[in-house]
Amino acid sequence: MPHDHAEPDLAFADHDHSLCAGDTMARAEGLMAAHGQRLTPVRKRTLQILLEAHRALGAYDVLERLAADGYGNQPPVAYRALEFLEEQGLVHRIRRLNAFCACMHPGQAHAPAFLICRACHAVAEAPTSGASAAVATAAGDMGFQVEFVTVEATGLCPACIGAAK
Amino acid sequence: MPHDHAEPDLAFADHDHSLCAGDTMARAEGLMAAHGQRLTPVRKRTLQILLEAHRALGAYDVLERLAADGYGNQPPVAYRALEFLEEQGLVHRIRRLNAFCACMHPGQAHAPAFLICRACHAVAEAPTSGASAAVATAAGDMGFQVEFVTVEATGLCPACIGAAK
DNA sequence: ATCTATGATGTTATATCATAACGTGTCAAG
DNA sequence: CTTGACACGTTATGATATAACATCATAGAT
Repeated sequence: MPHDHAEPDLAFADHDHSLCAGDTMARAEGLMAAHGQRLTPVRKRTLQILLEAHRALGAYDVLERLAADGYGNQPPVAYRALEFLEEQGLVHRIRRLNAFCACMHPGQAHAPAFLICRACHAVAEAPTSGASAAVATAAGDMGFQVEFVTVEATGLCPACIGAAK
Repeated sequence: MPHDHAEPDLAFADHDHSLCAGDTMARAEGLMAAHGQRLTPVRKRTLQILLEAHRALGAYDVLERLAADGYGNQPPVAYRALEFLEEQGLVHRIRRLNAFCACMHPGQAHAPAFLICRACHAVAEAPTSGASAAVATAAGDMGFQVEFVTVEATGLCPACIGAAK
């Protein structure tokens, strides 16, 4: 299971966002078809919302947008869609923020570190370059069997470093 | 009730728990004196509660015990004590569990990885051995300035691996 | 084509986690 | 012995998340 990404992460670089979102959505649809999973309207719209926002959104933020589009306006609607997408690897949950963001590398096995800007809440995925494996090894020495590792770093993104000057 | 588990061992190893808790408390008091910080009765009792529990407790679990000891029984009482202790490096917040646990190595600079048993919610600290630095480096290449890194791993602790067999 | 089992969606209600705001108490420096 | 800073207690509310159940849609079996 390679940890390396096929493409550089563009979250902190200028890019045509509608293209990157569209591309990710296309890959997501392909993946769901390949896995026999149903990317229903609510689920698809939920993913779109996260892709358009291009940052982490709380479940209630997502819900608000879903409701505005005519979907249900009760929390379980958003939570269920988000949980499904997370299970499918299309969305990541950022526990530090109690929020969710679209995965930029769906279908690729990866144990990303999340870089969270404390100023603007932008989130990017960075390769953990073996850090997860190192933790698993250290844990193994203590008799602990690691299943998932989450790495969340807070700090300042390039844009906010510039803005602070 | 999310925290009604049997008493798991925080360090995953047999040890005289009253000794390790007492030792940690003694060091905590020394640190607070050295830093000119006040380890008031509520704060001290909060730390004791976490040391005695020897696992991660939710803020409301702590609050319940504080109230039983005659302290206030409203959430801010627990949250304030926990936040103070976290700032002082005596307590860690486990975001994945919305819970807190006593730091077993107060005063030592460390960016620990938390090993969280998904079966019994025991929590241990493991050294990240450079993993945090690796993330900071990878982030730096993307122009992101890392301030804090949290590493939380879920899996099975030795006791629960044994119990599953 | 229609039945049927499964799973998705919508809804009500409630549980759980966290903080804002303000008054009172405590204590040490001036 | 005042006073200013901080800790504590309380009320109230905000924010996040899930349980439980009814309804609806879809795909596969007949």
